[in-house]
Amino acid sequence: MGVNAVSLLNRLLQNSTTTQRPKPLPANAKSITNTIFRYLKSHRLKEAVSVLFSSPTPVPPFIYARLFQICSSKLAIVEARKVESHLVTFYSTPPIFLLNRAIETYGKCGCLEDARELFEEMPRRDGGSWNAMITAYSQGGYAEKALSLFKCMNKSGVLANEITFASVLGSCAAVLALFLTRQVHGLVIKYGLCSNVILASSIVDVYGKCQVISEARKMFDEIPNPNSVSWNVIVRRYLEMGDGKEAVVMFFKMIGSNVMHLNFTFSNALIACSSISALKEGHQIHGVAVKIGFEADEVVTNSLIDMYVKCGVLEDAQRHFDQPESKNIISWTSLVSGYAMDGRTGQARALFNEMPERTVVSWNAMLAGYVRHLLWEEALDFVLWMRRMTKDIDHVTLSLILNICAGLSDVELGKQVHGFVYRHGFFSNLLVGNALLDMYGKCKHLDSSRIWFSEMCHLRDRVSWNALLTSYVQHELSEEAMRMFWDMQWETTPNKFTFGTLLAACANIFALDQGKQIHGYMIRKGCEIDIVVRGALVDMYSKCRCHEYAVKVFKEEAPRDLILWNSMILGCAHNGRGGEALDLFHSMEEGVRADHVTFQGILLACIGEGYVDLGKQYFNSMSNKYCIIPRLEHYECMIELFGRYGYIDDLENFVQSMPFEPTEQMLIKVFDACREHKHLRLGEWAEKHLNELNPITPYRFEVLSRPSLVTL
DNA sequence: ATAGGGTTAG
Repeated sequence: MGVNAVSLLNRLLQNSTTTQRPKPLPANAKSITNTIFRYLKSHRLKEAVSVLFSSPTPVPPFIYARLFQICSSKLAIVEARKVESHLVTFYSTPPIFLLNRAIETYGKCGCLEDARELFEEMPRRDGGSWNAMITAYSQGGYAEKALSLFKCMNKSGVLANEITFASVLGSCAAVLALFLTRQVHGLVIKYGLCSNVILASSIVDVYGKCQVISEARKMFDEIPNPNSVSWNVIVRRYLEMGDGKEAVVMFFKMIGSNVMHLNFTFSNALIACSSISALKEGHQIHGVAVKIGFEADEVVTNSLIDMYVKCGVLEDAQRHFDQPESKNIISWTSLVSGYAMDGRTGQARALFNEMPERTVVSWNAMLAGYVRHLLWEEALDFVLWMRRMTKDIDHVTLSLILNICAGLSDVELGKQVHGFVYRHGFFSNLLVGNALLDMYGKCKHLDSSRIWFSEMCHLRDRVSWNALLTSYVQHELSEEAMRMFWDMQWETTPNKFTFGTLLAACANIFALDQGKQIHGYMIRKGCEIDIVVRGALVDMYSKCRCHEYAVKVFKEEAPRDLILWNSMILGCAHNGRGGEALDLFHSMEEGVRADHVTFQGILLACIGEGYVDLGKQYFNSMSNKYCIIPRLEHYECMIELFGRYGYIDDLENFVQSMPFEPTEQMLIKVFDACREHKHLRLGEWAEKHLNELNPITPYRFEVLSRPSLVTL
C-alpha cells in the first residue's frame, strides 16, 4: 500500500479535531454510490474502483467494506491499495473496522507487509485489528509471527476472543507449539469458551499433531456436541499416529452419533482399515457409504477401491472398479499399483496400457512394481519409454530409478542420475538423497556414499544414517559401523533398522558383548523387535557361538517366517547341533515352505552329524519334491559330505554327473579326499582338472606322502 | 465483519 497514504492519514489526523462522520452526500455523490454499487453487484471491480476515485468525498462505509470483500476474493491487491488510499484520504478518521477489513484484504492477498504497515500506523486499534493481523500472519503461513503478535496483544492488555484463539491455535498446530497450546487451552477454559466447538476441535487438532494423542482424546471427549469437523480431526489424528484401530473405532462412533458425515472422514477411516488390513471393517464402511448415498462420491469410491487393493483383495477392487462410474485416474492408478505390487506385473501393465490418461503417480506405480520384484531390465525399459512419453518426472521416479541402478550395480547410470538430480534441484529432497546413498552403497562406492552423506548434512535423517551404516556393514567395515553409531546419536535416534544393522555388524566381528548390550537396550527402550530384528538376533547369537540365547529368541511367542527359520537352522548347523537343525526343519515344514537356504542348513547339518545317506536323500528331494534347483553351495556341501566320510564312489559319481564343470574349490576338496582315502583314479582325475586350471604351479597326486593342501 | 478439519493413487 502507499506509504504516502499512511503519511497522509497521519497528517489528516493531526489536523482533524472534530469531524467524525462524513458530511451528507451531495446529489452527484449519491449517484456515484449507486454506480459503484451497480458495478459491485456485477462484480466489475476495476470499474467500481475507478468510479470511486471520481468522488472527492467519502462514500458510505458499507461500500468500502464490500469493495474490500471483493478485492479479497479476487486477490486484487492493486485495487485493494486504491480503496484503502481513498478511504484514508477522504475520511478524516476512517472507521477502525474498515481499516481492519483492509488488513484482512492485504493478508488474503499475501501482502503481509502492507498489512503490518497499516496495522502499525493505525492511530487507534481495536481487538478486531489485532485479530485481523494475527489471522493474516496465521493464514499466510507465518505462524511464528502470528504467535509473537499474540504475545504482544496480551502484553498490551487487549483481551483475546474466540477469533484470536482460533487463529493462534492454527499457528500452534503449524509449528507444534505444545507448551503455548497448553497455556492457550488454559485461557480458553478461563474465559469459559470450552463449549465453542471450533476452539475445542482446534485444541484436539494441535494435541494430535503434537503427538499427545491421549490429551487430544481427552479434549475430544469433553466436547459436548462434536461436529463433523471434530470427528474428522480425531479420526485423522489416530490414523496419523499409526493407531488405525482406534481411528476405525472412532469412525463407527461417529456413525452412531447424529452428525453429518464428511466424505473425507470416510476416506480417512478407509485408509485406517488399509493400515491394519481390516477388511471386515472396510466392508462395513462400504455398506454405510452405500446406505447414506456416498457411493457416487468420487473421494469415497476411490478410497474404497484403494482399501480393497491394500487389503489384498484385488478381485473385489477390480469388481468395484468395473462399475461404470468408478473409473477415474486415481482408482485406475490404485488398481495398477495393486497388481504391480502383488507381483502380477503383466496384468498391471495391461491395465496401465489401457489408461486413457496418466499422471506421474500412475507411471511411478507401475515402475515401483517392477522395482519391488527386482525386474531390473523391465524397469529400465519402462523408464526409457516413460521418458519418451512424458516430461513428467518427480522425486519418487528418481528414487525408483536409483533403486534400479543399485539393483543392476550400475554406478555409471547412477552417476548420470545424480547429475540429473543435481541439475533439476532434487538434491534437497530427502527421499532422493537417501536413494542416492543407498545406490552408492550397493554399487560398492563407499567413498561416494560418504561424501554424499556429508554433503546432505543439513537434511539427512535416520534413514540416511541407516543407509550408510548398512553399506559399512556390507563392506565388512563393522567396527567403523559400530563407531558411527555413536556419532549418529548426536543427530538422531536409532530405530529397529539401525539395530538390525548393528546386530549384523556384531555378528560379523563376533562382538557378543556389544550384541547383548544392543539386545538389552532395545528391550529397555521398548523398541519394536520385529521378525527381521529377531532374525538378526538369532544370527548374531549363533555366529557368536551363544546358541542358548539364539534358541531363546527363536522360541519367543511371535510369528516366524522362512528367513527366521533359516537363521535358526543355519545357526544350529554351524554350532554343531545338526540333529537339532533337522528337527527344526521338520517342525518348519508344517507351515513354511523350505528354500535353497534351508537346504544349505540341512546339508551342513548332515555334514556335521555324518548323515551321508540322509544328506543324499535331502539333496535329491530338492529337485524331486521341492522344485528347488540346487546351487553351487549345495554341490559343495555334497562334495564335502561324501569326501569327509570317505564315500569316494558316491563322490566320483556325483562330481562326474554335475551339470557344470567343477570349480577349483571343489576339485581341491576331491583331491584332498582322494589322498586321505587313497583313491587313485578319482585323485588323478582331480589332478588333471586342477592342472588345466592352474598350469603354472601344478598339483601332483601322490597317494602317500604329501600333506593336505587344505588345512582345516 | 473476523475462526477449525480433510485433498483419496506411487
